[in-house]
Amino acid sequence: MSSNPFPPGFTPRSDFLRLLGERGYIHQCSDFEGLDAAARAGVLTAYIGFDATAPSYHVGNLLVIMMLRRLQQAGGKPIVVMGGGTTKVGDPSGKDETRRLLTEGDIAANIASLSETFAKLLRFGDAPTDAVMVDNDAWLSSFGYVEFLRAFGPHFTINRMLTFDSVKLRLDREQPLTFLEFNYMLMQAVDFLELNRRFGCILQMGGSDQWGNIVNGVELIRRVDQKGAFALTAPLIATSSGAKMGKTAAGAVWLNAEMRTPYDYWQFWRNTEDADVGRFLRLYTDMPLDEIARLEALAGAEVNEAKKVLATEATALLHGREAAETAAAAARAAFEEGRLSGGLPTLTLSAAQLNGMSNTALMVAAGFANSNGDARRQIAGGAFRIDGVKISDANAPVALTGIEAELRKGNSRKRLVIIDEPESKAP
RNA sequence: GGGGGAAUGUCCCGAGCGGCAAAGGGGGCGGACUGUAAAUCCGCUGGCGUACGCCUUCGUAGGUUCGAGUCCUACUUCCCCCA
Repeated sequence: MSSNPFPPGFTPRSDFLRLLGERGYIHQCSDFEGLDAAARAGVLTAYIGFDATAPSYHVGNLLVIMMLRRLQQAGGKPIVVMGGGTTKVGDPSGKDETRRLLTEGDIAANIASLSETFAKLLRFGDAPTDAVMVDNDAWLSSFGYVEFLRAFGPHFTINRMLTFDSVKLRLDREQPLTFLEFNYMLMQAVDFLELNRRFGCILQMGGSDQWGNIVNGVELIRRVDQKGAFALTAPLIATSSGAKMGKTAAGAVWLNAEMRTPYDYWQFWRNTEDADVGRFLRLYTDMPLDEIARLEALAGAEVNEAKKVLATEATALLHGREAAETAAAAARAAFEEGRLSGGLPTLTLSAAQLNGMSNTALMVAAGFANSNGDARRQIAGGAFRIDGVKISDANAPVALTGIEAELRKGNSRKRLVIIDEPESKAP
């Protein structure tokens, strides 16, 4: 169903390019013919570099992780490069402002946390097509300054570097670009060269904003080692309404279970716009294409079935089948059968905590509001319900009849609140 | 080196005669309508307080003033013109 991403007259013969093409991951490639041939010649080794600027990735980062997964599915070897070294510098691509510099301790902690996500989506090990993870700090930090300049500096002209979008954007927007950041693209190019030497890695993938950085690496490998390498980028994914994936003002859709529960992750996918269901099924699940075509053809309210499949499959990839089924069951109970279910994210309060608690405070405690003021405004707007009853008085104490109740904000955000009653156990 | 301009609500863009919690848009959240969708219309969109209230915000640091985003000085970054 997706439009042909390949140039006229080119039909991929490798499993790898065919898989990426038919599932919608391809935006730009430095040499389709060459890459296709290389992918057919043996185990294709490719890498993607990841920053370690936060303790979790969000849905916006998921796309390129999925590219590595597809590579593995097609018999290739994925390399995950954790940017322990490059994160010390900061990628200026797509950023208006210089990033705050992270400490080495922050970076190490982030890497530890981020690794867990990769372990869920890729198979690591020592076999030929097992994924490996490396930290570019291992080589980047060992260079002396003059040594680095003499080795790589001659291969980059300022004239050319100034033409790259990552630099141009900053300059056009009249924002400062420090010399530190200016060096980022050299470091990324050196990464590619290093991986080529160490692992025979001939392909770097990434988001479309990484094109310039990736091509620099290809060039460097050609100039220094006279070898061929390839660049392949994925399109920028937005919803049909034009919003960027995975980031809202309220907060990113995190991939770590501690930062966003499997239930809420499932809900994120369940609320996909109609027009995006097929595309997202191809990109973010392992469903066979013919099955996706069937789901995609559903019309009207029936697309809800497709959205549930999308939600469950996408959640299963990240959090496991069991967690996905639990989330699906909780949603079914809460939305379709109108009953409470332990599968909902749960807030447990003691009777003492509840005593005198205002509706405002309860909203904040449930994570429905960022501040008391926010909670009051939400309640004034009619956003808060307890067991389906709309709450109108923000300052009134919480009125609960039983020991558990359903909290709801808006149409679709639900929580379960359970009251522990230690007081009543000692009459 | 000289001259002229610019930085605004920690999501973005953007108005702002010395009284401003600061116009307007986008985005987000909520309400109505629906199918937990989209589109449309409406409301909200600094923190604390039940409240007439208090506190914190306009590149940074000082100053003038009863009072400064708005005036002055220095600094930082950017743009334009001259050299």
